[in-house]
Amino acid sequence: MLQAADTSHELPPMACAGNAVAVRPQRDDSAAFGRQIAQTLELLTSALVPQRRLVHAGDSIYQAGQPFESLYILNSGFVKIVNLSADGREQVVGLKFRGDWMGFDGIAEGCHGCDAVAMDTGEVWAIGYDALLAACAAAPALLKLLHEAMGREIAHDRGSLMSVCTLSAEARVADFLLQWGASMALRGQRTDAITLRMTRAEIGNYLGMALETVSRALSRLAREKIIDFVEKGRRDVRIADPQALTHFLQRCAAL
Amino acid sequence: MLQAADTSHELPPMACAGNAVAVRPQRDDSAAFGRQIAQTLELLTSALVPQRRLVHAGDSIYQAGQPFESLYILNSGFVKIVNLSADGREQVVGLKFRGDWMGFDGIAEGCHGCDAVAMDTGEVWAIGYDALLAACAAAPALLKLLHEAMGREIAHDRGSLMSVCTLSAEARVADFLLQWGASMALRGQRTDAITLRMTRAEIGNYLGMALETVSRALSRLAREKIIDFVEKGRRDVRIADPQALTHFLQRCAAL
DNA sequence: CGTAATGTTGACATCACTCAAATAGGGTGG
DNA sequence: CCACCCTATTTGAGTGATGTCAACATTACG
Repeated sequence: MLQAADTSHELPPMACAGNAVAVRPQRDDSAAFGRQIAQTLELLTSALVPQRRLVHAGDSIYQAGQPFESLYILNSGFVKIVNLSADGREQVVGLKFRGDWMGFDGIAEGCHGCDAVAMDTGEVWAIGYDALLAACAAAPALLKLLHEAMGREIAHDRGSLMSVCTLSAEARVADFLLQWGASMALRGQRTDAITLRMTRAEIGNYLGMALETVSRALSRLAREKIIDFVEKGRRDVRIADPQALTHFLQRCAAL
Repeated sequence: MLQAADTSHELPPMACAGNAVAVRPQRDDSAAFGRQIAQTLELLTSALVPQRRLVHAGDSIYQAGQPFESLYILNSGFVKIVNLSADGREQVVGLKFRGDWMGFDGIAEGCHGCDAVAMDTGEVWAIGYDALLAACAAAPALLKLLHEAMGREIAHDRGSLMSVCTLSAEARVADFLLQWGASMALRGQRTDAITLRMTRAEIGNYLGMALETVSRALSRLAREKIIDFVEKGRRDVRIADPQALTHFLQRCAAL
C-alpha cells in the first residue's frame, strides 16, 4: 500500500519480539510481566511513599502545561493520554493499563505535554520525581525498572506510528484489538472478552480514522465471525477467533 | 478532518512548548540546547570512554534483533531509525541529528527493535549501558541528561503520531520542513537552507504517504513561493518564507 | 556520454471521510 | 414501569484526498 523506503540491508533473524504482529499471550510472558509489576510496586513502597489517589472516569491525572513534578503509576483502572496542539487539534496518543507509568513526557521540558485522563475507576500512585531519583540511587533495581518502562514506551510509540503509517483502516482496527488483547494477556486477564471503555470516536481518534470507519471495520469483523459482540451494547468485544484476527491483519498488511 | 475525541476538559493556558506547531528558533533555546549537547558530551568523556565510530551513508549503527548493550550518541551526521515488522513492512520512525541519543528502544526487551542507519558521514559514540548506569550513579547530572533525552524522545514521538493522525498530507510535509528547520535552529545551524538527505520515498515513508504525494506537496509549496529549491537538484530546500509556511500549516490544521 | 536512480506530473482508481438518517441503549423523572 | 431524551452506534450515499500506474525529465555517477 504505502511505499517502503528502500533501505538496503540484510535483516538478521529476528531474535526478539520487537513489534511483532502476532499476539502471544503466553503464560511465561504473563507471569514475568506480572512479577515485574509486583516488583515495581513493592520497590516503590519500600523506598518511597507514593501518594495514592482514587480516580474516576473523566478525572484528569495531570494536564498539559502543568509543571512536571511527579511520575505516576497506574495501579488499577484505565487511562488515556491525550496530546493537544497549539491550534486546537487533540489526539489520543496512548492508553495505559495496570502497571504502566505515566508522565515521562514532562521530564524534558519541565512541564507536561499531554493530558492523562482516567477512563474508569482506578488507583494512581504519584511519585515525586526527585524522590524517585534519590530512591533509584539507593536501589539500582528500581532505576532498571524505570528505564525499562521508558524504553517500553518508546518502542510502543514507534509501533503505533508504524501501524498508522503502514496499515489500512481495517487493519489498524484489527491490530488495535490484538494489542489490547495482548495487554490484557500480559496482565493475566482474559484475552478473549475485551471490554472497550472507549467510544468509537475515541478509538477512531487514537487510530487516526473517523468513528464511522471504526464502526464499519468492527461490523465487518463481526460479519466475518472473527469477533462478536456480547449481548446488549457494542462495547464488549469477544475475539471469537484470535488466529483469524491475526490472519486478517497479516492479509491486510501483505497487500 | 478527523474526529476529535470529545474529552471534555478545560485547558489551562499552555505554559510550555509542548508540541506547539510554530517553529521558534530563538537564540536562547539554541544556545541552551547547544550547551546541553556540549555538557552531555563532556560528562560522557569525563566519566566514561565512549567508543567513537565513523560512519558513512548506509552504514548501520545497530540492527533490530541485535542484543542491546550500548546506547549511542550522534556527535555528527544524520541517522534514520527504521522499524521493521514481522510481516515485512518497514517504516522510518525517527530521524536523529547531532546530540541525539539512540537505542533506547532496546532497553526494555534486551534487544534492539529498530535499525539505525546513517544517512550521511558522521561520528557515533557508543556507550556501554552498564558503564553508563555506573557513571550516572557517580554523576547525577548525567542521569538527568539521560532522562531528559528519553523524555524528549517520548514527547517527540507523540508529536509525530499526532501529525500523522490529524494533519493532511500537505500539512504533514509543511510540518516536516518546519520541524527540520527547528532541529537545525536548535543546533545553531542555518534554518533557511535545508539540505534533505532523504529521497522522496524516504520522506513519504516517514510521513506516511506516497512519494508522489511528497513531490506534489513540495511542488505546490514552491509554486506558492513558500519554499524554493536551490539550483540543480531538488534536495536542497530553502524556506523562503518561514511565516508563510507556519501559516500554511495552521490553515491546513484549521480545516 | 550512457545508464540507473531519482524526481515530476498527469490520469485514474479507491479508500476513507463527510453528511445524513435510522436504530439502539442508557438514564431520568413521572 | 413507561415515556422521554440524549448519546452512541450503525449504515448508506456521495465526494474528496490520496494512492497507483505510467510517462517523462532530471540528476548523479561511473
